[in-house]
Amino acid sequence: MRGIARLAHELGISTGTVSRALNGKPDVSESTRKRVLETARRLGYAPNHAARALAQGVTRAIGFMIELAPETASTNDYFFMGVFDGMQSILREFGLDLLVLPCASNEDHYTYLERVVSRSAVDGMILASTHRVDRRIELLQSSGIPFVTLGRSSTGEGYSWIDLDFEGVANALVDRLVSKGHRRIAVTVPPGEINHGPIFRDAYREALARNGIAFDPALVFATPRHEDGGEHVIDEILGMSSPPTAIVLLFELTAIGVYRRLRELGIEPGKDFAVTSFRNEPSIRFLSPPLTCYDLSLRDLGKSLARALLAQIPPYADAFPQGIVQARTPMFLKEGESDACGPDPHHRLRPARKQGSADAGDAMALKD
Amino acid sequence: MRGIARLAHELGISTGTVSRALNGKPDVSESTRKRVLETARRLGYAPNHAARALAQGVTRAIGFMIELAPETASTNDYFFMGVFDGMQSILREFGLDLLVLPCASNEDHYTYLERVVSRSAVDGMILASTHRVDRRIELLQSSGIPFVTLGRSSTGEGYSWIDLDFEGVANALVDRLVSKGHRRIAVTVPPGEINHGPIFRDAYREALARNGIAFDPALVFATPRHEDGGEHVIDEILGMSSPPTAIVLLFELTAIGVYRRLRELGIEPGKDFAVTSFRNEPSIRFLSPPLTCYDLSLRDLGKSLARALLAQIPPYADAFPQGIVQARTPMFLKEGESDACGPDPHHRLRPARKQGSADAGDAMALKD
DNA sequence: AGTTCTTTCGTAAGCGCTTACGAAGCTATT
DNA sequence: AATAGCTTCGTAAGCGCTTACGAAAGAACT
Repeated sequence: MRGIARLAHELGISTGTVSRALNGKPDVSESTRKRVLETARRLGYAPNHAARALAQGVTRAIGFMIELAPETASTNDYFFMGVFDGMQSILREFGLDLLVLPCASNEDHYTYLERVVSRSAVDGMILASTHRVDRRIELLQSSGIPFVTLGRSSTGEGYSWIDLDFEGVANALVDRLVSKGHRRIAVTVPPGEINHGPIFRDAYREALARNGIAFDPALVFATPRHEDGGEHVIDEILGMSSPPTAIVLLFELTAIGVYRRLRELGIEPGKDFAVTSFRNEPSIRFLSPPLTCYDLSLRDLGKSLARALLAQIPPYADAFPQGIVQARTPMFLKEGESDACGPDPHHRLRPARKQGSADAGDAMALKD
Repeated sequence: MRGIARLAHELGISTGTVSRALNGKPDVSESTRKRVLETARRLGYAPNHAARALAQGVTRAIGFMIELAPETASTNDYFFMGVFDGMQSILREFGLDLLVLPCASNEDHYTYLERVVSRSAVDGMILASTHRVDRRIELLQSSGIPFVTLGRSSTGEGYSWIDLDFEGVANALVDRLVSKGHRRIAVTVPPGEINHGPIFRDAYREALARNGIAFDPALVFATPRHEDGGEHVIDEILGMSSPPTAIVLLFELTAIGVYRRLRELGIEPGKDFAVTSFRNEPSIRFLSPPLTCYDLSLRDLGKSLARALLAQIPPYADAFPQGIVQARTPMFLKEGESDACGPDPHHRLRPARKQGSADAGDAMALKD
């Protein structure tokens, strides 16, 4: 005899009563409840997870779906671990476990999620790496499983999401650069299906408009999420007929390539060319001059995600404000010296040996 | 009607047969198996996780217990994500889920593990951040749950572990420095209960012995896992009467502080003082001169861990070589220029303003 | 004293799946 | 033709827990 039956036998009462006592149900006398709890502790009883799940139709597990690069672990991983930590700190209070579901490709995401959902393996889902068009959202909505996304999709509505404050940061950085006199400000966004890029670019565009600056598509660079991306951006900029005097990077690691390439060309970041970036990340905290960028508490982000999710799951919802959450995490300025300079270009923006072929911006202008 | 019963009803057969057909049991005719599988697909059937777990006494989940710093997510996190990715790639092949169980403190680890074990929430455990004395190992051994540890404890025997190759790297780095003429080689190890430090220090000691160099306890520095730790080490070294000419760092981030402090004092790493480090990590790949260190595939490490664990779990063990695994992951040299110099000290190792008080080494020598 | 309400607990039917056992039907053996 | 063996499948008893329902017993009312 084991489990709850053992306790019941030991105490000479029924298993039903033991279960009610253990779960804090009302129709148990205080005296027997005390006895039950005491012997439960004495016998080292712990409820069987699967049996509870089966009986209650509840799994006590939350799924966290993230995108992990297939072969090379990307530096992005750091981001998830921070978020992760925050989520756990909330979930553990409620005895919930975290099932991490990493996926490589997009399609993989969908089929994997389908399986997880259909076998009712989780009580709720947290989706990261939200794509611009993300079918997972429809899937979850139609399946009725509570979920939150880290990042917004452009499709689907009425679900809870929490995102980084791309708008706020784009505004602040553009304003900052404009206040220093910059008018031609480049922006980099990563390629791919994740929705960060378009959101950031649009916010950048609006920030320019607010400052009365015309949007120039030639100043938007799609840059791979890698430090080498920064070098290519600089190369492209150097070939332009009317180059920018400042740049806003969405992916902070590109700053490394930007610095490196600028210096190879004798251009000093923060003196001859203003560099700013969206987010801070440990890998770049040793850059010199320090990069002006925004940072956030990954842990708080994780907590917010967990709370927004629990608010949708009946047994836990009481502890949280109701309704769907659509919020941006607060981000705070890490002021560096990488954008100390104004637009005054004494630096040779066009190097002796011309890089690349035709100016991409001019080419596009001709097309339009 | 739902689940397997629905399928059975649809096909006019019993639930037992459906179950056997689905699970590839032998006593089902090929024709009915085909029909079952077909309608299962058509109806989008997926087995209920909890019910299977209850009926089979198996959870299809593996626990991964890691140490997450409480408030500040440490850069160490990157390490886990890589390992993590590798583990998942194996576990998914077998339909196993990964339950990540992060803990802050040591005690926390133990009680948390106790709970997880007693409620039979996992089929196996992978323990990271193994401590020098780790009660979790006894707990798992006595509970009979299969497990592997990432890192060795000094207590307990007969369990599977996989560790980084501290011995190999310590040997190689010491040999390398000795071959360049260095005789006084310092080593840094992080403080705390994780067993890396002692293992690395002992390996370093043996490597010295093999090279006929006497071990000097004054050359062992307990350095916090943070880049500032590197600065303190240099400060201490500079106050020594007979300072080292080279250093082997266990925690690579300390290299940043080491470089910084050395340069503040006009000492150039790789020219005046040889710096090497145990492991490579993304945060330091931009150091200049590049750091001589060793690297490994985190993903392969994760895979090895998963395989070593599955080898112990009956339903999966067939696919793997039997027995307990006690292995070190292969590590390969990333040759930099941070240790290009020999011991020839034209550099002023003792700066004008003397740092700290008495030489710690001398103090210890007096004590003994 | 009879009725109603409350509190406390036992009973038992599930939750969806697995699996030992045995029955039925068939073929192969003597 | 009787026996043994094999294949295929249905039956039903769990796995450990929850929970609707009702029974028992005492308290509180008329």
